[in-house]
Amino acid sequence: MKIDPKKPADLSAQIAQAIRDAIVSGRLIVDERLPSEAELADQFHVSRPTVREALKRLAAQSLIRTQRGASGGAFVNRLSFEDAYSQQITTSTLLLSMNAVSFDTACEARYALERACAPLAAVRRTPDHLATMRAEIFRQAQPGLTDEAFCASDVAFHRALVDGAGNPVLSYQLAGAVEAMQPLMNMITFSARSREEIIALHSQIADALEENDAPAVDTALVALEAYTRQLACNVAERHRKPA
Amino acid sequence: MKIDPKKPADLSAQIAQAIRDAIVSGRLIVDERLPSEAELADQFHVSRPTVREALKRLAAQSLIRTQRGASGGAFVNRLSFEDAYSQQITTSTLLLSMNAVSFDTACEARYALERACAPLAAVRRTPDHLATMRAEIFRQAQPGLTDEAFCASDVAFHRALVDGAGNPVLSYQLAGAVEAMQPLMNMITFSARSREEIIALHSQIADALEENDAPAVDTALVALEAYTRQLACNVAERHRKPA
DNA sequence: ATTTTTTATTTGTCTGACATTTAAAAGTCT
DNA sequence: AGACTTTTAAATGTCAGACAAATAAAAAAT
Repeated sequence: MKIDPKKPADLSAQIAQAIRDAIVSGRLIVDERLPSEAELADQFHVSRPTVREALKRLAAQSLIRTQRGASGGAFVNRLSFEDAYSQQITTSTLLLSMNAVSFDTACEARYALERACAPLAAVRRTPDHLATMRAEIFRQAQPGLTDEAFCASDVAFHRALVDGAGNPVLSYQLAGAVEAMQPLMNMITFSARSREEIIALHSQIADALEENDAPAVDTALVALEAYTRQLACNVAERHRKPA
Repeated sequence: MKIDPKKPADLSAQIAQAIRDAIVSGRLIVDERLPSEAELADQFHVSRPTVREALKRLAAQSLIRTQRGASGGAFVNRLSFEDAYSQQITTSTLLLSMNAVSFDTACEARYALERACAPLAAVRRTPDHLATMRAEIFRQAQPGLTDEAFCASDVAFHRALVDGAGNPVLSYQLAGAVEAMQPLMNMITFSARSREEIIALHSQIADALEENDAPAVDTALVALEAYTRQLACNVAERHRKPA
């Protein structure tokens, strides 16, 4: 593991990259202990603060974890799906907000991905998934629910749908898309009428999944996408002439 | 922006989280300059190295960038799609390798996502996308191509397909799935016969896209998924009885 | 044998210093 | 005055050394 002494600045970035490469390439395996900070400082011919900055970079990506005390140190971290979820949600959220992706583009992507899960979910969904979806539908029908709470329940419903596909990779990929859209969804004001409509479509989806009817799930998802985009369009309309 | 002085350890993590929250919530906007390290150290009542560790964490997530010199400092970074791509590829790759996701699971996820792009790509693909795909197909047919080069070309082909959907959010989501699978794909030895088969299916896909024939794209993708899984299955077979 | 104490190791944090980069201010010359 | 050069100040990058706190293993005491 070497770093280029010619490149002047950002030694900590180079060291982080060297260690990252070692992890990605498998030269450092899960739960293996890295040398202590002092040893790393010697190896790379830098000071301990510089090594520490490099390690913090890796910790921010959940590539390593650290423990204090004797026989402590930095260990290669087994990246959990949870860690990956939360990282992706942060990244996706920022990407959507900072790059000013249009609601339509985000919505299209989200429902395209969800429709990809539908056929699998129709086959593999467990009673547990169905129960979660029914519970969220029930919650969405509660009067006096705030728009934020309604959106949160919507997210939970769709996560259950995605998880129903029984493919953790899909769940991981979709977590970002679904959750990152929540801030955009929160801008929509859900009238009692529109909530009814959404709940009806959610029920259609749950029913179709219960009966393992993939085409029906797809139909309902298409309708839900169209309705969501229409709601968003109305919001934009209202913003244009706010009188 | 406050940090909890009760929590004993990992001040840098707390500070990083505080700044991260400020960025995600929009209190710090793109290209805004953060206070200097010395000022941040004062504000949070910590030393400069601690602040620096926090900033390096954020830099590792591409949330900030730093500039040296007068009027330099740390600036909120506009997260580019490129940054997000590469981060997700790293995360996805590690997730697949560390969690020992089966080839089938990864393959299923990847093709489910690609099929989600197909209908959009059939409508929106540009001559440019088609040209890229044709070029990759041509490259794949070259004799003497290594398995790694064949895989790389395969990835490029599928990226063109995904990009053809004209939805940057989908491209971003799928970059991880497609690229992260490359190490797994590299384990497959592609015989001349199997390459022919794959190239034929790639051509089918390109033809169908050219004719805006979404169902045909779907059919070819289904066939390609089945064939890929069969190849992987043969590899597993050979590994079981290596004589 | 069990419990307690000590000790060594390692990360977490602080202080202070110097090097390097960079833009702006000051100075100089035409 | 205007263009060029030099100086200066501010900021990050790096280093050295120190102490605090946590923790597990070794040593000691019961």
